[in-house]
Amino acid sequence: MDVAAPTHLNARKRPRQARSAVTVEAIFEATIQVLLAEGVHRLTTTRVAQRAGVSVGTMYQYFSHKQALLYALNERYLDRLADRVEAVCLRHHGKSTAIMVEALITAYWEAKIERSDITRVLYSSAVELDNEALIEAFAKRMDRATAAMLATAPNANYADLGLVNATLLSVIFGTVRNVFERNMPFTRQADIQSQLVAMCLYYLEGAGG
Amino acid sequence: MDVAAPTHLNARKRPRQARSAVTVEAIFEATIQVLLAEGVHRLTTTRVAQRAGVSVGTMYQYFSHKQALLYALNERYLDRLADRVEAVCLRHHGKSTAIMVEALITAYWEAKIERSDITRVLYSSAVELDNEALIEAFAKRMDRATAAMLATAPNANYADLGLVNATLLSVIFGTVRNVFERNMPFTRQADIQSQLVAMCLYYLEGAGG
DNA sequence: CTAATATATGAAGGATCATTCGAGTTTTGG
DNA sequence: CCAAAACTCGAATGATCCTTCATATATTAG
Repeated sequence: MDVAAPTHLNARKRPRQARSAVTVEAIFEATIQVLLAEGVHRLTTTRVAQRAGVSVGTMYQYFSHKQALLYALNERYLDRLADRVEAVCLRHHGKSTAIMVEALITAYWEAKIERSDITRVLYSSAVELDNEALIEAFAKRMDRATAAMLATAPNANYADLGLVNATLLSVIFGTVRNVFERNMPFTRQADIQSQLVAMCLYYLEGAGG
Repeated sequence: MDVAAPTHLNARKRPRQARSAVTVEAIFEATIQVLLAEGVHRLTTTRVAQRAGVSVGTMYQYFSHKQALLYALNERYLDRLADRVEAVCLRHHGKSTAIMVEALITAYWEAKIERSDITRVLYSSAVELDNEALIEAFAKRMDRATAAMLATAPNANYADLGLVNATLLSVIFGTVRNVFERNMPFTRQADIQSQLVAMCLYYLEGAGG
């Protein structure tokens, strides 16, 4: 995410030796663990440090405060997610729009479902955060990746590709999140997923694909 | 929302005299105001009471703790929202599916946009909450209302109306939320809204409407 | 008018937490 | 091997906040 974080969320220092890189990674992992085990409202710097096997002071060497930690964690997560989706998009350049859309939905859906507990918990950790910049950067990356992909489809001829693309992304991302928020049985989730694919296909067809 | 709240979120007592009803309303309003002005992490029982013009003690007469207040606030909000959407659905029984879907999307979208600041802030206040029951109850009400409406459409003939209905709701609710979360310019929001309508129409057509 | 009931008050208790800092330990570069 | 730099430690500080309860006022029913 090549975006300037709000300065107050900057990391304090970067780890230079191997051991400190390990420390930072341990802190990230511990944060997720605490979030999973206790929830946002029990996410304490002390608890995180303890679970990571380091002292609070150490944590503050790398994160100027709690929010900076959560910010960095979300950044890391969104970066990885974006990497995955971008890779899938690249792999489908030149295919038909139908194949593209199916691949996109499947990739995103799976990335979220795979560790749905973490997904959920990160959503919640982000609430208290000034993370507009993160969301924006993520959205931009996705936008670029999928627009570039769609532009290579031989069967695509949209009046406003930008709009079609933005709509697809909002609908897909939004639907996935909604399905998440409720606790639907697996089979129902799968059904809705394939309905979503069908819906997007009808849309692309109708919109000039 | 005719659902049993988790007991620990029950209100302490119900207001019986007129003045206390006023008090409770003032507390709700104050909560929203504080949320808007200071954010979730500065939402304090004392601050709420002060803004409502009552003492903290009074607040605790009606809400056994802070979470119970937030729970009740969300419940109130979702109830009103559900009322509105239900009314719209009833008003469109017997129409064509195209008209139904357009009406549904418009109604929901507008209810959310109308006071988008409040919408956003309530989303955030709900994070710390055991509000699965609320979400579930809301979802069920919506499900019933829209399914009943669709069933009356003369041009509808779906193999699995339940699934079509659930898909529509997830897509619509999800998309609206996604559009919210990013801060898109108004015109772009409107564009996506109409694209969403188009998309749902294509879907209904394709799925047997 | 009076007793019973409902409502309101807000200082004080008790608990939790984020963050700092001075001192100790380990690693690195030369 | 040594000094500087990187890293780690964790008790102590100071602030914030939720919740209670003993007391006081207002309303209602009879």
